[in-house]
Amino acid sequence: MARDYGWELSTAVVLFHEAVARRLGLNAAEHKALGVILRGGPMPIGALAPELGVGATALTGIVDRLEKAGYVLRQPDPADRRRTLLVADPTKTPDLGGIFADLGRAMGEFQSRYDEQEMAVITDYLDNTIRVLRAQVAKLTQTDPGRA
Amino acid sequence: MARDYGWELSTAVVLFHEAVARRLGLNAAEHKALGVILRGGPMPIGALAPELGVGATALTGIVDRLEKAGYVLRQPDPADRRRTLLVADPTKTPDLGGIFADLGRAMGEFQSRYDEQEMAVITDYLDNTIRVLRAQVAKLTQTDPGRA
DNA sequence: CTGGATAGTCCACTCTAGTGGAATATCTGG
DNA sequence: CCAGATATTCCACTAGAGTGGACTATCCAG
Repeated sequence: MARDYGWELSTAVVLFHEAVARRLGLNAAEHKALGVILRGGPMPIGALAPELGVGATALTGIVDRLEKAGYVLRQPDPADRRRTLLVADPTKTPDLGGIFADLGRAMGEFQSRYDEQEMAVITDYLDNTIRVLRAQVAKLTQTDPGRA
Repeated sequence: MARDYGWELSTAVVLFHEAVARRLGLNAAEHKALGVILRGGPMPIGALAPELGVGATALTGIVDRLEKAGYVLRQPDPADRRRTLLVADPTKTPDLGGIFADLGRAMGEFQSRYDEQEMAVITDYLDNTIRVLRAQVAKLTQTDPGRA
């Protein structure tokens, strides 16, 4: 068998995620939560529950730790005073902005060598790969025998 | 900002890993261990410690669970009777072979549409991406402030 | 053959992160 | 205004997974 790019990429991605989390001092749940907040913008705490697959009561602790570490801030929602909005803390964001800027720079370095047509092939490939992976996740989750 | 393929792919990969592990009834450490064994072939138990980043004493439990679930077998090492070799259990492997066969089939479905030159571009891209990710992991791990 | 190193295991302990239930504050439909 | 629903938090508890230390069996250098 030649090089298994799928396996290698997959492993590299997972290790990268773990390395980032470790670097930030976050566990898997916290890291995932932070990612959701960074991508999704300010959102009520409860919105994290389905994303993380944990109960609502666990969120208090997760958010506590994220806040204590300085990555997010709790802000009362003016529109609904029961809610607490989570916003990424801009004063701490550079820390992890730096990580991804570094990654982006390194990626851009070789990406710039592809012409437009080549990039089209690559994005097509990535698009399809993402689609397939998501479909597999859906399938695996669907037929999940549960956590016995 | 257009679609962020890097983020989407990365997320999809991580979710896929998690879904597989959940499907197999394994936690992160066990899943990783199984991956190492499947890729690396029979190996003494102790060889897993550096891979997983856990102490030697934790391995007994991890291997116990993997063995109980039927994914690996303990076999005495004839060359060194202190050692116990871990081998993937071929009778159970189909379970997860099925998962990856399914993935491989789905990937092959669209991959077959690329011609040789296009595949060369794609593998070049993947190769570079893997290289960059590994470099970033090394960098992050190096400057790791430790788990305070 | 012997003394020290190595592989694996067992044990008691600890730490983390989750759960369910209850409390509080707030919103919303009638 | 009131009754029920919703968002978050607090609390006591539990389950899991790792640690360090000690033990056994085995290997190997001298």
